[in-house]
Amino acid sequence: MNVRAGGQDGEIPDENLLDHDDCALVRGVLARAGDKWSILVLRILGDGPTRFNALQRAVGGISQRMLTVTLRHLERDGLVSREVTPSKPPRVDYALTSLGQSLREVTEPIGQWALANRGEIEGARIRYDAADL
Amino acid sequence: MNVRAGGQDGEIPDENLLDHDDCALVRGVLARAGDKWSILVLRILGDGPTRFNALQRAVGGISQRMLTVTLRHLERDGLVSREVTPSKPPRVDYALTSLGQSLREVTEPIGQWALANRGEIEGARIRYDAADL
DNA sequence: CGGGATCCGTAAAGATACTG
DNA sequence: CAGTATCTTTACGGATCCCG
Repeated sequence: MNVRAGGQDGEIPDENLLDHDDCALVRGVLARAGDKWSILVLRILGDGPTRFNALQRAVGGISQRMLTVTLRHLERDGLVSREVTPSKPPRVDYALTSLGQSLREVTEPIGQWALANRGEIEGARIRYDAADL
Repeated sequence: MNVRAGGQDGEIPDENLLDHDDCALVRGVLARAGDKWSILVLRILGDGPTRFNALQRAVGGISQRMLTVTLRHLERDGLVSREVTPSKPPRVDYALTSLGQSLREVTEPIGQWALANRGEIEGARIRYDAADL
């Protein structure tokens, strides 16, 4: 979020930070990536093009409608491509676009972070919840 | 059974990829970061400890309630600390914890990505929206 | 000053049933 | 097979009033 290159450590000088509008953009991306099914779908599509029903089976627990909605969102943002093969029965393959792949790469560190810090997060929650019963 | 179709991209070792269960965790983190105000608050707190009203002014457009709710969530997850100075009038400073700072560092690449690809995303949306009127 | 509590409107989630 | 349509439910977010 902060645009300076270089240093990794604690203090972050101001200026050079994203303005309010840019935050909305970032938030939009995070919100899309953070909705209930998107990352699951993105992950599975990372294995290669997949058909609708295969996707639904792979995700597990997603309703048809939510899969459709999720795919539409991802498609709209140019993260996923949709290829129709008119046959009988019809066949539709979804795949990651290069944009989608690049997003996956960038979100991956967050996965690492979440795994590395899950204990801390859960601990913090337990402490917090215990504090004000 | 994991991701990674080779592409034009950097390498992501298989062992670092998330399995199905971990996706829920990652999604939780992304959803928290992606809610309407969190990244704004995180950014401002990155500049240093800030009081409630200063935060509200800095964010701009957030209601008192949503700021409170957002701060409680961040605090619960251990991303933000809350320090009360009992005086008159009372003073409460919020600050990033080290966990919060580390999250900011990890989410920063997404900010970069969003900015770098905003044109592509917007273009994709326009194309998508134009396609099925 | 820094909230908590409550109410309300909207928008998104989700299941189910139906269709080309 | 791959959706769309319809409906119900839930969560988000804003406004307002109140309190220590």
